[in-house]
Amino acid sequence: MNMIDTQTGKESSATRAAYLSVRDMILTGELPAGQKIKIEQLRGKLDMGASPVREALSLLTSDMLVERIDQRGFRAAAASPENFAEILKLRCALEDMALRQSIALATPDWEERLVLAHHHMTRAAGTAQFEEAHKVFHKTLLSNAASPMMERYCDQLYDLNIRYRNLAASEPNYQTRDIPAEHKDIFDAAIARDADAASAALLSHYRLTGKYLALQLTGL
Amino acid sequence: MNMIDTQTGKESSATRAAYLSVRDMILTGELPAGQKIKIEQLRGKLDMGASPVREALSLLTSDMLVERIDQRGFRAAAASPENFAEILKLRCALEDMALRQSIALATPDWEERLVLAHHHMTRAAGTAQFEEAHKVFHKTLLSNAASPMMERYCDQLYDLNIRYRNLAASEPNYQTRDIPAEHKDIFDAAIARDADAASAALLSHYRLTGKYLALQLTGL
DNA sequence: CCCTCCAAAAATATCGATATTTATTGACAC
DNA sequence: GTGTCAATAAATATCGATATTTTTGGAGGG
Repeated sequence: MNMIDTQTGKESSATRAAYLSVRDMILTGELPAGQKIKIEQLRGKLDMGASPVREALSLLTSDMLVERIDQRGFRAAAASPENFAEILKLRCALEDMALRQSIALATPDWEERLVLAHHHMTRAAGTAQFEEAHKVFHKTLLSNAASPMMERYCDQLYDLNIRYRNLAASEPNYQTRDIPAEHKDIFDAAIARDADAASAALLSHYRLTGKYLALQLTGL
Repeated sequence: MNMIDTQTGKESSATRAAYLSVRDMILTGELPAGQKIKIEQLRGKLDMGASPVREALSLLTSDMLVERIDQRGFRAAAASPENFAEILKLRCALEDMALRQSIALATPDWEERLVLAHHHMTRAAGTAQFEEAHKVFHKTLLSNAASPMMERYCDQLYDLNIRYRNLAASEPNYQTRDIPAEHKDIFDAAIARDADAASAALLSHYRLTGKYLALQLTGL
């Protein structure tokens, strides 16, 4: 007599649904940076009560995607070139640490997960699943650091970076770059357990993308 | 016809009150690490409805003081020696960066704020206000880094560290250490704009405390 | 004696209705 | 014009009541 979730494997909670929806709206720019988020409006769009919407927004605060001002509601986090630069800097510092730790603690299991993640990403090139596979690859690189908080920070920063990629709007005319080759370099060095090379390749990968994005963000 | 806040300058929102209360309960250990947090129970103790309590708990998720499990409520974040070690490591890495940036961007204004913060802390020695002044001193050190996200992370980590200090229970018999001298070293180096010396003094300060706390945490 | 399964109890999640607060607008002085 | 202020409108915050889920505590089999 309950809601048999219409063929979706599992429905879980309204709060979770709201969390994922709003998160997506902010990451894609459907909710523009800095814009006020009206509960009533979202409540309508998501077809649920105000409570789960509020709770989802409160949770999104953790991810620095939503700002909450007491008694004055929520707004999508502001975006600026400075903010983007800060994200890039923090990412580089934290992922450098995390990757080095991952490699230092390398195990066959991690190695195998990394091989698979890289393979899936390669296979997904050009398809809709690429974005997700790409994310998994980068997460897997850091997943052996035995440092949950650092991984959480890195996750957050990854998503914030994605947001800026979407905000940059214009098609990613990644000029002369060979992204798969960049990934391969990172991957090979990690598998070879060469921390210096892996870190250098990873940071270079981020900084190239960052430099490119920064150019398109000046008018933000 | 509204609640005239009983002589407290400003009451603000129930959610904020709940946030501060629960935060304090977790930092002090009144809500033990890992323990389930029952809404109904808190609702009673804080004398408010369930909504602000839920919202406060959702917000505390950002600070890594509360864990939320979908459909299964909230619990106080777990604590462990490993987690403490991770906090220490992250603090050192991030504060090192932040302090260096603060010094690199040094201005007379920052210098003055730092002088005052140090003075207040010194004056508050032994009093109830010391904790707060100490926190302000450390925050001020990093406050000139022009890096809001990094400052936010450092704040979080500071609080998490305080929590472990409280969890370690036994009186801080800081053996042979001269804490005021340690602070003076950090302060002097920062004012002298000697980033290497300041960072070294700061990290040494943290690591000494960390080493001491780690000893008391083994049974956690 | 140990599982499995099913009610009862407890807790969480969510809704809809209010109370409070903030934002807006336009009249009225200056 | 320009600024202030009150009345109105809009939005947020909060409550109390339900609906859903998860947990608990046995009651029967195996």
